[in-house]
Amino acid sequence: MPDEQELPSKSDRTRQRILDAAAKVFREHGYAASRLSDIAELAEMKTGSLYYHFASREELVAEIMHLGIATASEHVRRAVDALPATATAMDRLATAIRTHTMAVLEISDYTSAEARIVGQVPAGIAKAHRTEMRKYGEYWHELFLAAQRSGDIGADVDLFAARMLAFGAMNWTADWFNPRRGPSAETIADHAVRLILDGIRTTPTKVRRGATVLGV
Amino acid sequence: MPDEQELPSKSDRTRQRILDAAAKVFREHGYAASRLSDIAELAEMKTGSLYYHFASREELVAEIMHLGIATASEHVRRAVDALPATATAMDRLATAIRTHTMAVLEISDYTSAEARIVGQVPAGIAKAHRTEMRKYGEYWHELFLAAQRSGDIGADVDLFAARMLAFGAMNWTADWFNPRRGPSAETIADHAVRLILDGIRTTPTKVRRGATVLGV
DNA sequence: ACAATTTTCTACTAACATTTAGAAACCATC
DNA sequence: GATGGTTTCTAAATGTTAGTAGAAAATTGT
Repeated sequence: MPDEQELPSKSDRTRQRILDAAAKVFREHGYAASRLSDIAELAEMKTGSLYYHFASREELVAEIMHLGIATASEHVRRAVDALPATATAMDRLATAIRTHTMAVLEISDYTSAEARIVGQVPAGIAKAHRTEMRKYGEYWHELFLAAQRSGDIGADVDLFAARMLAFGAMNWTADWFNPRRGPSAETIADHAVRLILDGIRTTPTKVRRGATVLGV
Repeated sequence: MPDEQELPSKSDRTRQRILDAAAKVFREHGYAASRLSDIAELAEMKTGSLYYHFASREELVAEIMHLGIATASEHVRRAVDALPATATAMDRLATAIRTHTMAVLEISDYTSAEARIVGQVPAGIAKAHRTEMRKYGEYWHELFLAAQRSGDIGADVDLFAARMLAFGAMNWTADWFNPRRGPSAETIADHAVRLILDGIRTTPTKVRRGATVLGV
């Protein structure tokens, strides 16, 4: 049994380089416009060489999608778990929104790529990916549900609709965010939290938005 | 010079059939997975016949995108204009959100298709489409700006970020809405209005527990 | 019946993904 | 530091898919 601690082999490092390149290419060009030759070029190798590390384009795409959700999930869970025990359900939700949005915007090319291409991949990949998405969705559902149980979210809110709309706002940023023009990632993440939790309306009776949450 | 009033020619009707078919196919399968043969089959003709009506695949796609925005724009403007003169800026914005969301969900296959594929089309089409998007975006900006000027939207809200997040929530529905499962189009549109304007939080007149949230 | 319009059919092409044979790089061992 | 086996990469060939062109056939309207 191989030692888990040993240094990454050359193959491991090359594989990683390919994955990094693929995430960047998919993030920038979307699914349809990304060719294996683009990925190979960015990874500084010839197209055919990719096949030593991945059996097919689909396998590579599937791995990118997996890493995209896994990375987002890890970051979000870690940020939420880092909150003090006194944090409310809404604090936890706010942190999740902020962290997921930041993951899409600039923490991870994998998450950006996943958000960008998830609606475009062929049926086979999409199906395999759905299980993992459901799991991540369930985690979010728990966050929403806790907030509804504590009375912070109205009982009349359809949590599925609200969650999917929220994902839309967050994930669509991968399509329009420009790091060199327009609002910063932080500004967008702040606005995502505010929009989803409190909307854009100013209501005098309303408590001010919580844009920044302790921890992370 | 042809009379504008005359009945649509056979060519016009076939062209329309192709466009309808293309919108349905793009809406359902996204950009990458849609082939001309799928469109031709749904339009009950052979693939090659499409070329009598459209010079290329790109031209067909561009026309779908154009119709998608044009349709949404018409519906939204008409609905907003139909409001009584007493309607507030927020009433107008709420109507726009509701109508645009309904357009994506079930009013128009063109708008659904456009929302689904806009981030995936090749650069050439995207560029030509951008002018039209900007125009529609400016209309929305006016709605947001009026609401901010009237004090209904806080002065600290970045209107660009808010608008793009709102579009994300609305347009992403094209990716997950299922007319046979989950919330109805009306429910989703209602939630979109609520989410964007007021958020999901119940108006918290009560004091929040703990000081975990910092105002900004 | 005739001319114009519309559709079909077949072949061609371009763009990529994929395969394969072998070269090059790598690495442990003598 | 040569050597031989293994891993990794390349170049070129092959396969596949879908878009496109154009002549021929079918249809339509007068």
